[in-house]
Amino acid sequence: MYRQEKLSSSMEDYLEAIAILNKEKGFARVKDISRLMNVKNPSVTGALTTLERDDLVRHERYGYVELTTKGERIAHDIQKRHAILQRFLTLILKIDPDIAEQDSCRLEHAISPETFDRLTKFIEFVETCPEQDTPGWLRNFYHFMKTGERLKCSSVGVGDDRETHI
Amino acid sequence: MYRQEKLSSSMEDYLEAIAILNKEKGFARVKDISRLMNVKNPSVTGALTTLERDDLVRHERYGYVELTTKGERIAHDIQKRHAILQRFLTLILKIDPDIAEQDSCRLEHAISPETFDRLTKFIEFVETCPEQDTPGWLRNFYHFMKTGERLKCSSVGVGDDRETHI
DNA sequence: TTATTTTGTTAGGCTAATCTAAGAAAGACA
DNA sequence: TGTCTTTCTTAGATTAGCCTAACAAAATAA
Repeated sequence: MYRQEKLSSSMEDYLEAIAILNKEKGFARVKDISRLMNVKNPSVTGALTTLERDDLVRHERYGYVELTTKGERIAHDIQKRHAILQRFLTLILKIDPDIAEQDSCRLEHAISPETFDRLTKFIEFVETCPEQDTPGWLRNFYHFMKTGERLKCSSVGVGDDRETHI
Repeated sequence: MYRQEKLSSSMEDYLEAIAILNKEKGFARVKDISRLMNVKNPSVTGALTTLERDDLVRHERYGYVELTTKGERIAHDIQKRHAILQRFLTLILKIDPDIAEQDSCRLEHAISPETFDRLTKFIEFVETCPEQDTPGWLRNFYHFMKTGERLKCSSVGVGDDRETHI
């Protein structure tokens, strides 16, 4: 099995854009890609040549752009990384959504599978918390951010006398 | 006040390397920088030209490399970003230190001041928790990661009846 | 169905960051 | 002090990713 040389951030962005357009509009044209990515048409044409060489997209001159299976798989991975980061930043750290979006766009190219995995678990942990919406400790964190004041942490935990299953 | 064009990741890495060497060995030579960064000497010489042009380093031919005040300030910021990420990844997400180190090296160029700030607060929140070492909820998270099993979350939080100050 | 507009491609240039090869300066030492 | 070694610089090439200008193809509209 040949292993794909790690893609550049730039090529990852192209794949992501193509995936988004195909999903949202049903097709991806050079013009749409360039608009979405804030580059000029010739940059897109150039990138497509590279991506086609690497068997990540299919594209005939003047036609629509499609992802190959391989390209689709990679685009999907990137989108997952993006989504996890966005959720972590907005839901947990309460970063402004626009800033979080910008950060996610950059960070998505830089996190390892391990970090992705842990972040995923962390979010799952927070979201499946059997409380209303936000776990108490997280509410405490927000309170701490706002006021600098420390409230009591959870003292219910693994290895604790009062450990309780749900 | 003129505003520094955003530095490239690469230039940030050079500044960081120079700061580390000056701190750890007392001086930074081209050879040391190239070894630390896994590049060849001419790449360093080239980078120094750029950094000097931007008034970030001082360097006379064949001499040691020093950071200007401006360069020092930036290097310090980068190191803080790096350190925060490293702590978050290892202390909270329990990522393997080597992998966390690699991630930090890439992520440090990509996080916004806002995210840096929140991450800092988050770590402070965890570390100043008035429990032994690890807050209960975090122990629960580790348990959840290992076993997939949900233990009771903290139910002590802001807006909760049982809200308690320390 | 021809003319006009829009879209896409090609050609060619620029910048940043790397490299190798070759030579120059500095440092070590016999 | 002269020679050898190490370190640094210069010169020149390469690659990736972007751009503009000019042209070609496709789509639209008269």
